[in-house]
Amino acid sequence: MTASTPRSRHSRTAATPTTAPEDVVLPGKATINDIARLTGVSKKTVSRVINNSPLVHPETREKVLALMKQLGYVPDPQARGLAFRRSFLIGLVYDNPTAQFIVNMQYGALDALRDSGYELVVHPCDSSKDDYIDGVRRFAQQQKLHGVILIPRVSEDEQLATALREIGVRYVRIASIPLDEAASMVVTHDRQAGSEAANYLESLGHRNIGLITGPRRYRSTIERGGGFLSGLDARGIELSPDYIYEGGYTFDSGVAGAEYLLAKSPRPTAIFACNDEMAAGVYKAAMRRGLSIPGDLSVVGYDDSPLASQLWPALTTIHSPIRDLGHMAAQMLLSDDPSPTGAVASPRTVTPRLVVRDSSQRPKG
Amino acid sequence: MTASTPRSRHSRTAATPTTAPEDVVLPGKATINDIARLTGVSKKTVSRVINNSPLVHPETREKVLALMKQLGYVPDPQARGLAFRRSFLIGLVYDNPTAQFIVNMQYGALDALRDSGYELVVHPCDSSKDDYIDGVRRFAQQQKLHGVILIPRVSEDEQLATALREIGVRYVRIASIPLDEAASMVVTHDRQAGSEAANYLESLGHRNIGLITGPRRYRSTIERGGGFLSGLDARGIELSPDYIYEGGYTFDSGVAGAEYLLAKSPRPTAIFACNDEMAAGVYKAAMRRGLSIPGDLSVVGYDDSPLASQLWPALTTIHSPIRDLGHMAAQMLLSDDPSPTGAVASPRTVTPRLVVRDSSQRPKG
DNA sequence: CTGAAAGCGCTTACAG
DNA sequence: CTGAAAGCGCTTACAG
Repeated sequence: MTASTPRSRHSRTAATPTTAPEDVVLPGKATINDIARLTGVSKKTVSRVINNSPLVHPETREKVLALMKQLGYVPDPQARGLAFRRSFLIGLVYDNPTAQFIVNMQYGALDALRDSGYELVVHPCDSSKDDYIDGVRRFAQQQKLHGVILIPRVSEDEQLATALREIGVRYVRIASIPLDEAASMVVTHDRQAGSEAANYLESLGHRNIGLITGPRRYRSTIERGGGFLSGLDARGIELSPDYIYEGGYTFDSGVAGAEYLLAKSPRPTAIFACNDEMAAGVYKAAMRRGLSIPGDLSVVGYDDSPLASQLWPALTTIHSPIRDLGHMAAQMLLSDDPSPTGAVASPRTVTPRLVVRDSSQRPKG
Repeated sequence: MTASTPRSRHSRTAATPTTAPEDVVLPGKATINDIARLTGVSKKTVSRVINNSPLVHPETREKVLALMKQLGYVPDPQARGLAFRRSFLIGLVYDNPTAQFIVNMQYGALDALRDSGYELVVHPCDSSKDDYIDGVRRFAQQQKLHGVILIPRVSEDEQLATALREIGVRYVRIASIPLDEAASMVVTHDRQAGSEAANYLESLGHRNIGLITGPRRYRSTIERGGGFLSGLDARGIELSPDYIYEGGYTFDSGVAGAEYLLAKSPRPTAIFACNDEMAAGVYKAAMRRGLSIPGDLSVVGYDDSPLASQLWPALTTIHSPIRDLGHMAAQMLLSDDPSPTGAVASPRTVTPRLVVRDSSQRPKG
């Protein structure tokens, strides 16, 4: 039945009698040879059309394009890949962020790849094992990837970037500071966002504040936490190191961090957790102690994952446009212009914004 | 500096004089021709070794294998794919389950693909759009996928399965009942698990129970909910339709369902939610009403996602081994034996188990 | 057990 | 603007 649609389309008025008599058989099975033969040009010309070469007469192009459409022809990515010496696959390399983060990133990348002929291949890895770079290298090399998207924490690994550069694989790194040339970076201004959280809590009147950071080896920790601290500092609030807890971006570490902070005297009236998972842990610890949120304790998270609006009360947090980041990264990889034009001196950046919900208010006292 | 590592590796002790003089150049760039030439056999023989053909003299095989290892040769998947007329890619097709579910499924599938030379390509889709089957078909066809893994709800779509069968693409469907021949199915005994939840709550002494199901169009809804109801029934408890709420497997629908059920009189002393997200919604509704869990209300979920242990109190739930399911499905796709041997009459099955945590106890009265 | 020829569906030089 | 030849790195028949 799919045959009828194209058929009706080319029931044109006695024109182009040279085309397909009854060659219109199995859709999706046509090759470049069929297109060339039926259209009366050479393979090479068809190839030029496929690759958008300007060196094709408009009329020729139209004719070829028309037949391709009619036959539902799509060039075989494998054959093209073999000839091109690279594939039409984009790799997504990551090391154990939260499920929501991964999935959003994937959706974002796929948004950009839709109808491009490129597909997304996922490659989780364990950056704590020292042969993980080999693993990524083999992955990229064997699959002859068109490019890879690197997200924190692997995006922060200079050695990985170097290894990829050496084998000539394009990459885009998503990170909270510019670590590479502009053409290979998407930067999230985590520092500025952290500072915004600080301003917000200060403006509510909080003076006694606790901070739960991520692991020290994450760049985002330095940016989010550092931005928060310098934001407070700019408003004349100095946060004692006692009130800073190094978490692990996990729920459990959020619980532990809150247990620690809430046992302090004076007890903080607000806690900024550097991701939502840890903020959820803070909720648990607060509840266990019979503290109400936001009555006794204001909580601010980071990420704005679905979790944030599912907590009760709904979590005030920093919205990180993860999906957009994935979109941008994939798009950069697809753009035909890999040459680092001096024109694009500054890397693409995104600034997360504060979303105020119900977990924060003025302190009681 | 990475150059030094491989260099030291092949500074061999004057051995293997017949092999590569100084042909050992760029690792990963050797081709079947190099192997054939340096080893003194034909391409075809090397090809036989690659494909584990028994028609190779053991000594020849050893010789070839040794050189391949020495040169770090790996056959080009693209070239093999072109000749084989299929790729070494496995597709994962899904329609918007929770992030945790997707990610676990991906990890499971990747567990099975590790070092197999196959890669995982993700393909989310929207089964509510009527052209989604076309999308999946094009995806599978253009990429010449080796096979696809279908997870609920798309796994339950007979039309999708038919479309895939028509274009000759292998698939494995993960679903809660056997919908296809054994070789294409992984079955989760959701019914039995639902029934286990019922037995548990009954044994605690609950008589007044609420049920929040998934959307009717999901097969899992019928199995989980139906299993629960028949489990209660077997123990002499009849659940009035008033106490059944059709949710949407989302957090918000869990809230709505609980609002509905908790307004009933008599108020249920226990609620079974057909996934953890909805159970989390029940928590929110209960808290808003000032009801304590499990004091005033016992809650049982389904999935055992990380969320379950992050809620407070920790959620009693049914553990669904999602990662294992992904593993099994991918493994089935890789197994060389696509022929449905009558021997394997029954499909692979997995039975989720109850995990008792802190959200359930005997009713107060 | 082994190999020479042809082909998978495209593209790259090289000519015109 | 267009094309004939050779090649990308493998495999399938077909012989032996």
